[in-house]
Amino acid sequence: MDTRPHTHPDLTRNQSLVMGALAHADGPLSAYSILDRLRDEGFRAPLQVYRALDKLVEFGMVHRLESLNAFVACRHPEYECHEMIAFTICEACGQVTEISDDTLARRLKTLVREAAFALKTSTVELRGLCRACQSA
Amino acid sequence: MDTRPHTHPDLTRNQSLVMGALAHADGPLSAYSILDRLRDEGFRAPLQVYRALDKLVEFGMVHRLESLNAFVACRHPEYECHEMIAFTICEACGQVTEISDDTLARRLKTLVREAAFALKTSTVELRGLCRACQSA
DNA sequence: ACGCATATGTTATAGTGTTACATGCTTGCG
DNA sequence: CGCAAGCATGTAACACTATAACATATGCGT
Repeated sequence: MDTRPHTHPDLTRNQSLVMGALAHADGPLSAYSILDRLRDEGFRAPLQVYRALDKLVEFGMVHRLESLNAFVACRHPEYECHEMIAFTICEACGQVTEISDDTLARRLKTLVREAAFALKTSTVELRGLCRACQSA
Repeated sequence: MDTRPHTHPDLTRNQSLVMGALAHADGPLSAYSILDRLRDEGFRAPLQVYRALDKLVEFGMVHRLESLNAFVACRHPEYECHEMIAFTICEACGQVTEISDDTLARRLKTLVREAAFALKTSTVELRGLCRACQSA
């Protein structure tokens, strides 16, 4: 797997708008809520959002949260590795946190190697209650 | 987290039918494809499937694959721990394999403890190519 | 100018999951 | 018995998520 740092390619207008919506949100957004936020910019159809999202995910700038059918802007600085990220997702407040952990990544790689499995992408999502919501 | 082995509760008619459909399938099934397979048994609406699936997942007899929007029967024997399972998903042939690994589970638990996160459920899905599909 | 690849716009449709409400069935208890 | 409470079920309608198909435009290399 390629884990080299990489710079971001230039974004098209639609990609920039979608990236902006995600970057300014304080949590994950669904494709349709992104669409709603970009109606004033001329967005009309879900495909405009999905096409931009596909590219942004491919570039590593956005992560898809499978268990929420939603998307978040990557909070890691540009030069960091974007692979093998785990997320904690608070079921009470919706807060999502990225966890990047080498030990976890190595273990996953060992497991797939032992299974002779050619890994393309990994999804690790941990659902529960964040620190703040436990006491509440 | 409770990791004790447990026995299965008695299933209702609908739960048994859905469990049977999944157990006899050779891979994951979507809720709607389960519905189609059970039309002859009197199933008419998606809710009949979803309600049964909710229970079966709660009982640990069925796993939901978030990245596929699909469900699989748990292949582990009854007495084993059903928690902290990872899946490999072949994008070519659709084969899904369960991986139960203590080292991985411990690392995930350490990570959430460090984050003071109260874990309820974890999703670990590894997508790529299985051994057979790599050579093809 | 031309071909090609990529990005975009638009409509319609497919696939996934839930809300709301009515019915029935069982169990326990006065 | 009669009744309430809880759970499973049936049904229709709807909301949400994602893609197919087709047309148009834009940029780039030769």
